[in-house]
Amino acid sequence: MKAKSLENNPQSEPTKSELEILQVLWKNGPSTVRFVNDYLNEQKRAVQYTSTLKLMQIMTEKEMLLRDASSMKHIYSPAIEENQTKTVLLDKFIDTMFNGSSTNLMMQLLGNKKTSQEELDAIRAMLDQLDKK
Amino acid sequence: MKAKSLENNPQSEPTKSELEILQVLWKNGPSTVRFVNDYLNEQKRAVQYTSTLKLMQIMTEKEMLLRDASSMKHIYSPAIEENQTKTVLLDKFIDTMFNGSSTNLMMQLLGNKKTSQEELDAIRAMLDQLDKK
DNA sequence: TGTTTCGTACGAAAAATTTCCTACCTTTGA
DNA sequence: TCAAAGGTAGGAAATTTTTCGTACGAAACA
Repeated sequence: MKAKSLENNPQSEPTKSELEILQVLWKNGPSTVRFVNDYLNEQKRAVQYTSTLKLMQIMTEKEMLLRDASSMKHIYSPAIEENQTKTVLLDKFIDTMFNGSSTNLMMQLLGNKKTSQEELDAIRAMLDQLDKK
Repeated sequence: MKAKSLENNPQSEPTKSELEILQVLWKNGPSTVRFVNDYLNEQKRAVQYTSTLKLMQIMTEKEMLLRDASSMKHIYSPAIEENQTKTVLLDKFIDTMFNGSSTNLMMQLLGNKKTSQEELDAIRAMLDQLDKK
């Protein structure tokens, strides 16, 4: 079986580090490497500028990011949609960890966590809304 | 900064492959390498016997598995508890993907998935039970 | 008993991911 | 104008994770 080509595999999953970068971009919108790197160092962990740069370049190759290189400071933006990406990753997570059942996951969550009344109400409201359909 | 020692780091997280093996053991109870390997090949993907063996040996070193070597066919069992492990991984997942809010995750799940009426009812029942407390 | 089968141990290779070094270009400002 | 600061490119190194080759011992059995 052929390995996935680096160049054109729109659906390859982001790695841990790649996901960190995507989060920053999703949260803050199109940004420079400098911004992303500073953000990571403040919010997450120490990482060299060139490491972040390199990774973002790789992600661009993979078409996971888009780059506007018209000015010297390139502006990067996510090429994949936040919600869709999260859905895919969540599905995979549920598959491996909860036997494919999102209900199992919810049960686990509700059982283990100290969920506030407001949150419970919000969930109930969501359920009601689904019922109506 | 010193790298985590391989020998005594009870809380290091299982990698993808390690998780696969843990799943098999959680599901089927203490097993031989042969059993785990066959199971993976049937249910998951092609993998060499010695690869599975090696990984399980490494996991034993990390104290992620226990090994009964009294007979020739060693019997491996999980050294970490299924629920706790899943909780830890789930928490981390929620942290990175849903801003630490399990409610966000549930909303996403309820919104995106075609959840059956039975499942919705089960969740509601769970909510009711939590309310009582 | 000898040979085939099945097991573990161990090291190393391979692959995937992450980090960093160096070169070199552009902009800024003294 | 030229030095300093800040940017990108690219290769290579380092690390982590995964896979496999080889050696060798125990068990099964013809």
